[in-house]
Amino acid sequence: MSKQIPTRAADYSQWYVELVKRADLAENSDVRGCMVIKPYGYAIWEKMQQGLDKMFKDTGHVNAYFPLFVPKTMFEAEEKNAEGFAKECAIVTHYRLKTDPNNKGKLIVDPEAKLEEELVVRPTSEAIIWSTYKKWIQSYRDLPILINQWANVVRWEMRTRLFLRTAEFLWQEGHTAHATSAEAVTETRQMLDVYADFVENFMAVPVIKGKKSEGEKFPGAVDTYCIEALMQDGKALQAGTSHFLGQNFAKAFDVKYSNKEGKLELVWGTSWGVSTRLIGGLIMAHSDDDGLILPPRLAPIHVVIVPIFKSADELTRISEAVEPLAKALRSAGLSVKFDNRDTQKPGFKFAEYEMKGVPVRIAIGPRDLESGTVEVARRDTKEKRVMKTADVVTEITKLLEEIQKNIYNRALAFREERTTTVDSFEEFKEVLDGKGGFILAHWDGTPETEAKIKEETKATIRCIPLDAKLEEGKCIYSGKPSGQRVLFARAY
RNA sequence: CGGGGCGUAGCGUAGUCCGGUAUCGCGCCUGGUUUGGGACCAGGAGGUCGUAGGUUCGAAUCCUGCCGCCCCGACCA
Repeated sequence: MSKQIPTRAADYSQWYVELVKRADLAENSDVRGCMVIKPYGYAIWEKMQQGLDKMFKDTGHVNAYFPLFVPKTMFEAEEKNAEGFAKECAIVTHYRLKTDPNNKGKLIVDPEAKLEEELVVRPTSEAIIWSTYKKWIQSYRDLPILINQWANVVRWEMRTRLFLRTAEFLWQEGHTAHATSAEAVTETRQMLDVYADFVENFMAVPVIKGKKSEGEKFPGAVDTYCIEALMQDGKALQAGTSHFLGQNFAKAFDVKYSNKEGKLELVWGTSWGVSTRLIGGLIMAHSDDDGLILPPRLAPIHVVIVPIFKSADELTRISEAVEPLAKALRSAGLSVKFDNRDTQKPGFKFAEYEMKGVPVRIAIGPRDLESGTVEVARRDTKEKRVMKTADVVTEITKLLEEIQKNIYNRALAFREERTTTVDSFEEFKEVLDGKGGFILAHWDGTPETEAKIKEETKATIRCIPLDAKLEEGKCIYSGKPSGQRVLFARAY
């Protein structure tokens, strides 16, 4: 069976890294903190992009692209935002190299080519975008602006981990500008719903929607909303954020419009983003010790067909039978791979596609040719059954829907089981160190208490859930009164 | 930037204390037998032991400088 992969239970993070590498998704680059996303990993990202992009378009957004470089003075215009990201910014200071006069074949930075103003490599694009919006907005007729950008950003992280945290990562960032606060708030909440919809229905990962505490919110935002997912080791992963920026960036960049009465007013903004981190979440939410389990809606390959043959002649006969089958499956909108390599044995291929999380596998050999059947195996439960070739398209279409549902339900059941309501700090610590997971507890609402709890337990307030019932209680740490429970967890 | 550890073949490693020209596994190549759950047998290729210098008849091993990486902390989509 599994070949010396650390198991989930034994060493979760090692298991995770091993899966990413063995499933051929990505690897560490020679460039510090950066990652090479390999074709199979990138194919998953492309599926995510397609799904999200359609949802963005359906909610009225369009795509555009803004520069990678942000002049330093522009970057520092919104003070809180700048301060928040200052510690992790890469800076371009020169624009030229020259040959080293003292060291043949080597290059040095040309001191004469120092930039008058340094350029910040964007850690996020609010600054460059709002400085552009200023030029685009004069009248209420120019609003709203509903733009999304697919891009890379750089955050100079001290410690990195494939997909979850890398120095450079791919993401999408939406930046919208509105005439009224209410409209911007609606947009913020709408995009949170879009993210939740995507993560739950495409990724099959259940999420909790909520609002960040003051301490955890995006620098420069008035409110940060987020979706939080639970991974199989009981740690939380922030899967997406949507920020209500108020007029903070409009003030910083002096973005005003004249309303219908001809009066100048500041514009209201939002921004929202999800990144390749979602791929990490996808892996940690569903995979088992045999590899990835991909939800059909994001799987680059839906069905892999493995021929079982002893001779070249037999392979030819099987191929003849596979051809119409693959064609029929493709006409049904499925992505099909026929792995007719004669350099690997079937058992090897079975293991390989399990590692890669391909939802459905068809095996077809001489026995099947005789009886007009194929063997169909599903990745999520490992069940195999033999079915008539004629039924394959209908059956597999149904099966894929079933797998999509099943892995969602499994993840949901896991989360419910790992969500604990506690009323004392003792119990809180006990659950954290025991079964882990989400903890619902009362909090007095102060940043001081939040910080103390983080310091003592490494657990943070993941969010203040949006759908939480209001309920009187006492803060587990300070004993002060609280109006509702908030969601705690240790997080990635 | 604070604390700890490690650099030996594409990958993972033994050897380092106690100096004598590098071990094993995976992978790779060739031939054969295999092929319905990660094949087996036989043969083979591949290493300036991170780097620069020092000690020595002789250095992966001892000494010094430098470089790089990993782990723990602070930060974090």
